[in-house]
Amino acid sequence: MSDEALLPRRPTLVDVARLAQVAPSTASRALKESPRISEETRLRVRAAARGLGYQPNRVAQSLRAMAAPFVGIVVPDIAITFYSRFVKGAQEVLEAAGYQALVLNTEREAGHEEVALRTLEGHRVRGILLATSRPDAPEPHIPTVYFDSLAPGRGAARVALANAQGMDLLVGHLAAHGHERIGYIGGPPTFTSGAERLAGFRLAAERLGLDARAAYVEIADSTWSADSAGAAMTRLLALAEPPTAVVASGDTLALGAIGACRAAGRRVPDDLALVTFDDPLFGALFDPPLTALRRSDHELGRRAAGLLLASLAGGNGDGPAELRLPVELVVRRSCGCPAA
Amino acid sequence: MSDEALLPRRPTLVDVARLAQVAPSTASRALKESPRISEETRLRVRAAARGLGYQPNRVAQSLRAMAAPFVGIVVPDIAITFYSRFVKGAQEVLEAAGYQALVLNTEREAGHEEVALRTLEGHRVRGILLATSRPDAPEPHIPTVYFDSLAPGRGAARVALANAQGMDLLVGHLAAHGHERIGYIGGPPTFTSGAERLAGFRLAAERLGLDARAAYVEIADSTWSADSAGAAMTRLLALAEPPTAVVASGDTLALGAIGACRAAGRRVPDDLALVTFDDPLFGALFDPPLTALRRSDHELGRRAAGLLLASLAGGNGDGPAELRLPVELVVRRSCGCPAA
DNA sequence: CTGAAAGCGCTTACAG
DNA sequence: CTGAAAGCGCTTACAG
Repeated sequence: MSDEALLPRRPTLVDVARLAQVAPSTASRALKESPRISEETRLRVRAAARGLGYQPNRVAQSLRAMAAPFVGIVVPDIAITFYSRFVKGAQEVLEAAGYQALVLNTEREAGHEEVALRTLEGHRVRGILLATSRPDAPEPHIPTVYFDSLAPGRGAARVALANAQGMDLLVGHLAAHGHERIGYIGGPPTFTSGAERLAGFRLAAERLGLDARAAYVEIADSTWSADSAGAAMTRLLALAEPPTAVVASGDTLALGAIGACRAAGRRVPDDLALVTFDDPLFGALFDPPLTALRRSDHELGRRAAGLLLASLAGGNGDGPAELRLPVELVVRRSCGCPAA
Repeated sequence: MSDEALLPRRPTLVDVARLAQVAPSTASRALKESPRISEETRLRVRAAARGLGYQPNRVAQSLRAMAAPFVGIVVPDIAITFYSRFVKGAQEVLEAAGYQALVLNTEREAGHEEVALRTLEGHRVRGILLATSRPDAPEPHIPTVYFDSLAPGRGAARVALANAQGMDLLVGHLAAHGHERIGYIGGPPTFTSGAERLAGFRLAAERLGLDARAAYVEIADSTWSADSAGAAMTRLLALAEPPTAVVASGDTLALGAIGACRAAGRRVPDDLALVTFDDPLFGALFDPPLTALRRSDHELGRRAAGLLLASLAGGNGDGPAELRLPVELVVRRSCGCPAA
């Protein structure tokens, strides 16, 4: 009994070469589309490889190439719908280009992000797609496309949703319903989406000449939790002159806000209109069906990956690209519009 | 101008060794917890490494070790909540053990799965977590834990939700409401969850002495689409003696079924009671709030990863483990129970 | 068209 | 305690 029966070593290129009676270098060439190989040799080597069940060792290939066919994707939390959709979109274009995705979660903690980035650098990934929680940190040593949560001015490219445009759509629709006192419940302006949606809200309110009192702006906690949105909504409802409509800058916030309305005996949209930036899964089936923004997180992922690939290929020559994916309004019932 | 200024080569162990004036082998040892190193050398090497910003090249380490610190996770679709939660749970324990996860999507296509597995083998991952769409295919060459969609009798371990127990809970609750004609809308019995939930439904119906006519069992399409569930529900409603309650074996199915009820002018739960195996995100906020099963997909991921690690460590000595994660009933309104 | 040789960046027996 | 050497599995100039 040889050792090999016990430790089933995977066949290597040397094994293939030996079986095909050629040098390893020849075997290597025969397995690619190298032109400098006789048809006969190519066939012989391929047959040997097939017979042995040979699969090239990508670790060795990577070492040789001084870079691994990996792209890192760093997200706060893969279990959040937005990020899992983004990741899937990015994976599609990455895999089509021969890359595998290494997905790391940061929980939006700077320390975790730093470790994640170091890990990716250690693996010598080719590029990184990063939703950062450290907008002021220096860029990784590896080509990086920032998405969702950006580092201003940094990276090979930056992609995000059209936060300001979306807010304008939402506030505009509420204003068209005749609302003048519109409240806002949003995440903290620490990162891109929180900051841009708040700014977008303020800009839209100004453009439309709405009552812009500070009391109408409520900031939820850093996890955009439904609970903190509920508390925010409760505060708004307790105002002497409460808003007649509210825009929530995320789906969890909208749901928390609706919960608080119910608890307070206010009906949506009859007593208070509500619209939301993020459209939750099955938002059409909620009570009431939610008026929200439609966009493609998946497409955002594809775009980010595409920009990274372009950058790796030496493209993006004319400076970093900053891309905003447009969103569109989906009118359902929570804004006060009648059933379809 | 040296080339190095143009191509910022990452420092290697040789660079560190040179700076610290030791041999590479010594530098290597000094950077680990090797005992056979003088304190002074250790300090000098560490200082050099720090000064250079040295990060060990994991690709080289992997080649040397003949295995990469990766674990593959193969799922039908990372954008499906169940899988993204599972992945996150698995990642937590995998990363704590020093592994990175390589997540691949198969779209439930056998061809994609085969490619994914080959890719993983090429990367010489240490282990695989696999929700298979090829239950009859041979096992990968690498230690594999099957989850969710299992290959009977295969793998180092198998983990899934307690499908039969869950169905029994659901049907039992409906029966307790007095229903005797209970319909079933489920995914095809091609894979584990479809098969076990259907079997569990039948067993529960038998146990409870319910009307078990075949017409009450409807099978949706292979993607468990809401549309196919809607069509199934429409067929059930058109029966001469339709069921008075329905159990949906997935969240999308439940939502499609509810949509069909609405379209047909039947109210849930007044005209028809409905319960669902999967609890959708925000299931409590639907109209009506859904009676469903609670479980932890995240925990399932942790368990699967734990079993894989145990297997890699040579554990699982007493045969493959087969684990079923229990579920519990969450009573809300769609079953006919009054509001809390 | 084919082969011998070097080398990617590590680690680990083997000496000393 | 430290170093020289070999080798993990590939690929690619360099010869022929």
